[in-house]
Amino acid sequence: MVEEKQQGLTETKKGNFSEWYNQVVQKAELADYAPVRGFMIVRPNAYAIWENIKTYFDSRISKLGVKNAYFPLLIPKSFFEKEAEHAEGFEPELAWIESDGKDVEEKVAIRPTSETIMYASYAKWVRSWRDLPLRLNQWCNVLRWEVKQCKLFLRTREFLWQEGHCVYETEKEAEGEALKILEEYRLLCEEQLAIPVILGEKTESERFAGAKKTFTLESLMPDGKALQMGTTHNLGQGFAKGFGIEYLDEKGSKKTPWQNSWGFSTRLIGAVVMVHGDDKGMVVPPKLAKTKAVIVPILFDKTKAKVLKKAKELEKNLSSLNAFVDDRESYSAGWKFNEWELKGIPLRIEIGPKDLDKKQVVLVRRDNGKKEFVKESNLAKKATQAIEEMHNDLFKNAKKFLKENSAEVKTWQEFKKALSERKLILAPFCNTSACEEAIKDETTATSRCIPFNQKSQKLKCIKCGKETSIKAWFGKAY
RNA sequence: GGGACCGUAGUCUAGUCUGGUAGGAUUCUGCGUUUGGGACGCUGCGGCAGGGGUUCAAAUCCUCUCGGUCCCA
Repeated sequence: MVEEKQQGLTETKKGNFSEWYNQVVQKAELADYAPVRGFMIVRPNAYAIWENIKTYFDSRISKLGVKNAYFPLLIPKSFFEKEAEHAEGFEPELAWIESDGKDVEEKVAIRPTSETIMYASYAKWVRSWRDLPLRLNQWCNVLRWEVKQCKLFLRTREFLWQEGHCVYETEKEAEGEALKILEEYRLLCEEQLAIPVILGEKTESERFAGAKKTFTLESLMPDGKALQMGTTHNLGQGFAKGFGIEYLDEKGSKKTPWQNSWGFSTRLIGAVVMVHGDDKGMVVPPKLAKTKAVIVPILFDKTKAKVLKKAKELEKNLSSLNAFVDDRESYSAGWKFNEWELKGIPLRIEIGPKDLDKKQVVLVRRDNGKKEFVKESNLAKKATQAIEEMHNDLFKNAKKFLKENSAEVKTWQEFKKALSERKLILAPFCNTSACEEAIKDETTATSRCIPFNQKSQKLKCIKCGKETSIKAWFGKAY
């Protein structure tokens, strides 16, 4: 075994997880720190993943009839005052643009989210019941002036996201869509990112500022912390009232519409790194990989030409996987193996003179390292199959981890024990902010969500012991 | 929010205590030999985070700023 070189990781996932994460992100060239604290540079390897997420999700919402648009970066101060709770929630994190004092224009902030700037326009556009529903989405950056320690992808002051904002005549439609999008998010997480999620509703204290209800997807990271993967909100009528969005219904009477909004961010990439990465580096879930396979020719002087020719031929045949030949001659094959493992390309195809004679190649999966000799004529089929299996295995393993690291408890003792074991905990909960606060103060765990469709049941709150009929998920959160 | 620590070339690091020519490895340039799990020889490029102070002299001491890490809440 060759001694670990500096280019590779020097920390393990089971060792110092935080340090391991930082190394994977930087050494796999996913992201880098920016000159200004709290900002990140999204490098091509990560941006390719983001683009795939974007392409996938864009086509999904397009099918649902949501259109893309773009609203301005800057928001006037007065807009934040139109919805009281929203204003209060975002006020501490707003970044104001400094002026030299000469202009008399209203003070402006960089968007932390776009409800206010979008709804000012919505108020102008919505006149009749015929204008509804109004359903827009935008892909953009937002800025929240975090004071907590930043972490690449997981908590940065600026991040990329999508935000959907829709207006409906009825609450049923608005909330129905919020739940439908939540289901779309689940599909994205599970079928594209291969990360299992727990769905539910946020408690009052975890709710989005200004929302009537917030729905969420939570996943569990290998260090036992929960990560919110996306949220959708039933905004009620608060924003509509604040911004004066009104319409005339079929009977000619003035009505206030109902709204929802929903978003997920580049944080998902951080989740992918944490859940699937290993001691060799990044593992890109195959469905999100732009380049799904790398072909490494084993080059010797005498056979070089023949092997390269075959490698190029394979590259052509595997264009659907965006395969490419790493034909750099200044690196040994082993060096290349390590490099592509660090970067996380799902499949590696080795082809050398011996394989050439046997009309075969070596197919290696990034996630489990299994090598398979594959007949050349069978390669395209086998590679596609391997991609499929790799996705399934990644998801299966992540699901297994989630299952093994979540626990249902009945008593406060059990709760604290499970928490010390870094588990995600389902517990009876009275759903009062007093109890939630008490739990947080004592354990630092917060409520993650209240699962949907709970059977009616007689339970006792984990903290105060009062009767309740619901259970909620708790955990330490990112 | 509290505490601890760190910043020397793209990367890792010696030098800091005790001030006195910044040294090594790797990456990278170029040439040659190599290549089935991080090859080798020669060659060349590249550095004390920034400002202020102390001093004949600062990577080293003091100070501020910037950036980063970890632990606890």
